[in-house]
Amino acid sequence: MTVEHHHSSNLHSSEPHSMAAHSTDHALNHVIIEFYEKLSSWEHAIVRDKGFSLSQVHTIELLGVHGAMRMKELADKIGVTTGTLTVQIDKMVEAQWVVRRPHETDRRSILVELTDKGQALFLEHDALHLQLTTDLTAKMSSEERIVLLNLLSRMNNEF
Amino acid sequence: MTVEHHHSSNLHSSEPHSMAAHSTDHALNHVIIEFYEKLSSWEHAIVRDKGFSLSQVHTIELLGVHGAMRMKELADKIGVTTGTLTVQIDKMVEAQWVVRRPHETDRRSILVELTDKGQALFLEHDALHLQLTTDLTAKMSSEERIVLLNLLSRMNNEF
DNA sequence: TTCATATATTTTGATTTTCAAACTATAATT
DNA sequence: AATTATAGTTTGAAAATCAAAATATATGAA
Repeated sequence: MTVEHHHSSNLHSSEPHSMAAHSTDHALNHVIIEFYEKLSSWEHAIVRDKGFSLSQVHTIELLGVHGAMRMKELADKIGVTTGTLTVQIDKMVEAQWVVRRPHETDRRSILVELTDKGQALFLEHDALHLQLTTDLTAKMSSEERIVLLNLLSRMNNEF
Repeated sequence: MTVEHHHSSNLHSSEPHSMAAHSTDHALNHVIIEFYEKLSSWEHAIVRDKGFSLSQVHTIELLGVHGAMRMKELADKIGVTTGTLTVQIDKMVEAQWVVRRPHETDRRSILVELTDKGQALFLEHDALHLQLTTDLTAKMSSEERIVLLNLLSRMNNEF
């Protein structure tokens, strides 16, 4: 797995300067890194308090947001091998947070999805995230929040 | 370590609705989660390619951005115990990416800082981040990038 | 001062997570 | 039909992690 292909590049380039860093990008870059670090640390603390692993919560989050997913797809998104994921999902099945069910058309594949219990766990975790989001944006105006939503969405689409 | 105190709350509340979720916050929340997931996955892939652990790169990033730090401080930011950090830093000292030096005023404390080699590693990693940032914001105008920088900075300050 | 308590770090031993590689089964291609 | 690719599991070993105990220094109270 090589790094270069993990996000869309701009080689089509209808815009002349798409390969160069813009002047604010260095600052933006460090703000993004800092934001990521802080979120990461926040998530870590929550996870430890609840007795899960980071990877497990990540899985719950992904399944909660995106719905049922194949093992391979999930492994890629989390950033672990399928072997690692197999044992992790085994434990999560045991805990009754997820179930495995066969893929409808591809008999090699297996779909993982949240149980009701897993869904409840997701909602509980999601509420914590929402509280954080609310706190972080408390001083912003509605307009600013909408702009932020728009800009972050567009970044997500470029990944 | 409890979760509730990891970000500043708005209990002082000069604004009447600071505890309630605003209407866009649910959408914003999920966009933030998605952004975090994607960054996380990107970082994971890079890390694995280079043969480091996620935690090690996180350490390099923190030291690179914030400068020398005490063990305890670093452990809190990364989200591991000091015991875990001790063995991690041992390895990083061995690899000559960081050094330990005594804290000037508190003789219990030890400062960890990047060596030249560690600094070079940070810069290399930072360049990858910058490329990502540049790609993600390639379709934005300069004004939009500035707005994004402003909004993200303000969120960082509220953590 | 002196004693008690709190904080910073390291060490230890056990547990958990993780990977790479081998293996099984199904799909896609030639 | 044969070959190659993909999805998932199993296995055995290596690495990361934690909690708790141990050491050293700092802080606060009597």
